[in-house]
Amino acid sequence: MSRPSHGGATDERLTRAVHDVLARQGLERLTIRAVATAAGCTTGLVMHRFPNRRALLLHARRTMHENARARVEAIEAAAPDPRTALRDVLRNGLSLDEPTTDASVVWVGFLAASVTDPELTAEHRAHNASWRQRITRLVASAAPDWPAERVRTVAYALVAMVEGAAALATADPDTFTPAEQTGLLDATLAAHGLA
Amino acid sequence: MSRPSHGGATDERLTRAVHDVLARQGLERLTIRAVATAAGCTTGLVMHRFPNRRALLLHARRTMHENARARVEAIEAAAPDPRTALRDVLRNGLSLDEPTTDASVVWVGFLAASVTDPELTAEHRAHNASWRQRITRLVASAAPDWPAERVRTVAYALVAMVEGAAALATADPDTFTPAEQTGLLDATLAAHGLA
DNA sequence: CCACCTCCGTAACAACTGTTACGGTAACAA
DNA sequence: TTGTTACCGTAACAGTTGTTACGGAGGTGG
Repeated sequence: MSRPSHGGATDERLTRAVHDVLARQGLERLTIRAVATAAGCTTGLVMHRFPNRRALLLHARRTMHENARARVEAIEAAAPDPRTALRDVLRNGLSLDEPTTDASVVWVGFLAASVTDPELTAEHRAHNASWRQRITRLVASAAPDWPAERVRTVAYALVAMVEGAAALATADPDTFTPAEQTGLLDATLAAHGLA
Repeated sequence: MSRPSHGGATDERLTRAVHDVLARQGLERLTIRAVATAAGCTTGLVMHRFPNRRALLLHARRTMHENARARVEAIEAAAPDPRTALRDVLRNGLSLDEPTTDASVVWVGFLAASVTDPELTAEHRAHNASWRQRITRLVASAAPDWPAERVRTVAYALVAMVEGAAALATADPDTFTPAEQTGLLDATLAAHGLA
């Protein structure tokens, strides 16, 4: 039987293990044994914590979303003005260093896993909706006199651009270097009049 | 033993089978037996045609790239002017109908599979380089008086935006509808002065 | 000291994986 | 007919997968 309400520290270890395996070995090798090895335990602990593999992945994804949300909120709070907030928050979605690149690889892995798993798809949708809402709000703050429709369109275009750049950077980091990605973001912001 | 030089029709059937399984069942269920079933044959034929699973995936990806290239070239040739060519070619990269949505799901699947397979990564890079080169050339034609650096930056930003929108649409087609995606593309083109 | 209970490692299960070996079938040539 | 050869289905192989069942270690309360 599974006891999902117990040791939060162990759950965190397992979540990080899922993250590590997905980032470094990919979805095809994301097995329960690989996760257990990465967490420094056996499959017994994993299956005692979660009823099955899908539940493990779903929990891991949820936790990653919460962590990402907290990180982004801190970035937004630390920004001196709305435009800086928008740029810094969007920059956090790119693949600029090892943690953010890993996050992008994990993102692609979960997206690929969502094809078969409706719960993972629902989780993706919920997180992305919150993300789009945040960017929309930041764009509105950065351009207070825009009509709502323009705000939304520009926000979604920025979201798509960042997501695409981050994904492309995971497979071709020599082309989409951190400087290149940042340049693309700044060029897009400038083109929309948000520089 | 494998005879890769023989029946091209069979290879095409297998490539389409890989495409179908990847689009509808995802990377996790992309097994040789699933491919054989989708192709209407047995694993014997698959393994006779290709030395192993990786070679099958690599060949399938290569063939898909060639087909995509031919399709895009026809679109470009049919466009009346450079700006229309740019827009139509980019539109082909979005998830607007069933074939293009399937293509995006397959794209994400292969990207996730590239984490473990350097040959798939190299194939992705080569295809994406050619794709970026095409968009760069089209941007240069659409804005002949721009300096090369600006052409390149805008082209890469457009590539990233289209890739991101297509990927997001595969997981949330109700939010990123065809009209929404087209709107994002047009808004981005307009923002860059390419409308 | 002991019963109890939580936690988790061990070992096994059936199903599935990629891959190999073998056999049969159909076409074609002599 | 007979021999040859390309083609491909059948069946099996060893390894891996998710999952289950069991047992023991270690604390806790009486």
